[in-house]
Amino acid sequence: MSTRQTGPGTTAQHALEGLRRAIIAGELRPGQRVRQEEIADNFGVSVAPVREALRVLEQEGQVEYRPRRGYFITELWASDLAEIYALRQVLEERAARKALPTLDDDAVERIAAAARDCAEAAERGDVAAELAANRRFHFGMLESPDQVHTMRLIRLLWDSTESYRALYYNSPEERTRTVHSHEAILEAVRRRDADTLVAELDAHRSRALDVLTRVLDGDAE
Amino acid sequence: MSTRQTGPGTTAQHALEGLRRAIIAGELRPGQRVRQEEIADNFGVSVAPVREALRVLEQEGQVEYRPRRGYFITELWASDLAEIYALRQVLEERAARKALPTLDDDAVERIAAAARDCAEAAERGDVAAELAANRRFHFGMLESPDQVHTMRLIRLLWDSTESYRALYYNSPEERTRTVHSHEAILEAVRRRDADTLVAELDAHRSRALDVLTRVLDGDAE
DNA sequence: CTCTTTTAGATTTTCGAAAATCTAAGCTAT
DNA sequence: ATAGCTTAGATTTTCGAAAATCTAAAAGAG
Repeated sequence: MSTRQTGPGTTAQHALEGLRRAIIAGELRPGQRVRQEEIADNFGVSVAPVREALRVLEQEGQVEYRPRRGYFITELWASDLAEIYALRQVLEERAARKALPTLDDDAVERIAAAARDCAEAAERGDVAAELAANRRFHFGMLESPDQVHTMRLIRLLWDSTESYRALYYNSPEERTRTVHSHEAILEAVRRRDADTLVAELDAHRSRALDVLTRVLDGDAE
Repeated sequence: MSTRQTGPGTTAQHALEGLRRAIIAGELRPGQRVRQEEIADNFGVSVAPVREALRVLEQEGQVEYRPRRGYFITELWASDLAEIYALRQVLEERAARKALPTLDDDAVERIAAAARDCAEAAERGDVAAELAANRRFHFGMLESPDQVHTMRLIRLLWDSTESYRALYYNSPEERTRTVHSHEAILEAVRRRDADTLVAELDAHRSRALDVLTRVLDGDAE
């Protein structure tokens, strides 16, 4: 599908990015089997780098591996989502309180820019771009140099629900609600008001969990 | 080194186990480069499964990867250890409080057995066995079926400091201290006394962090 | 003498094919 | 019919070697 050429980055990294895209785009759906040779052919590479990329996704919880049987896109239940979001609440509160005082004007501006990108992408209906901008928005206010391990865990939690988040982003009603929520969060960041920030983040997350859970239950076979 | 044969489990899994052992045993030390072909030759396999195993360790934070440059055993600083242990405190308290009421007599007996194994291994000076038993001890009281994602994160945090924990376990003074600490923890589990349990776990962890930090600072170049 | 360029050796990375294993359909015996 | 066995095709897994890249020492220019 993509033009094969030795650029910066290894073939395995390209395969990883491609797999992520396919998962977000819904080309690879939860529960589905991942045929290695098919993936390799699509990218015009051999199976070795594809397998390495799958190992990474396995560790992130995005695919499940059964030896000699293959890789499958992870299927999450409502209970999994609840647990993951509860963990995010704990870890993100810690990260936000720690990072908030260290944010300079430049950092705040980057967060604001991400919020704008997110709203624009939502307007265009570009789910992939919206997901990327949304991540920049949230991580922009959590990241701090002395919290690398905390961020590693938070990133893991985000990754493991990425395929489901794409569902959430397709509802037009939620789209405008998200924009408003982001504005409230950004305002709290600007004021360096940690308690309000945490409260707004909690509300934002709860809402997402609610919608996701409903989508999931309606989807159950 | 090991006899090569197609048993249960894939070659990549064997390579992963072997790498873990080598890291715990100190054959691969923090900062050191990991030469893929050398590892492959030692296990009598080709590089492909070794690379897959390294990808797993990379995601666990045990090795660092620089494209086209190779894999290196992760080096941690005192600040990393402090952050990781702080995260463990938060996550393990949650897990312990949730799991404690669900432990049946059978589970408690397994935990007690792990404590005995741990003490015996310490007596013999078998660090690898002590590490394994210690893990069974701690995870035995945290594991519960509705906390799989929490456990995934906790396991990750444990993995990323495994190579340093081996250092801690070599001090004979700490060995007896650990045994006593385990007894206090086990007693709290038996009484289903959550507050005491959490307090004892915190103390246990603090002590480990203290010793590790001292070892690390003394070791600094 | 210092800095850049060249080059040889070491190492990683990827490939294409062979080997091992699994899946499921067809067959046989009860 | 049903349960167990057999076999063909599909898929994963591993290998050995070729290709690409990096490292560091040697050579050459200023």
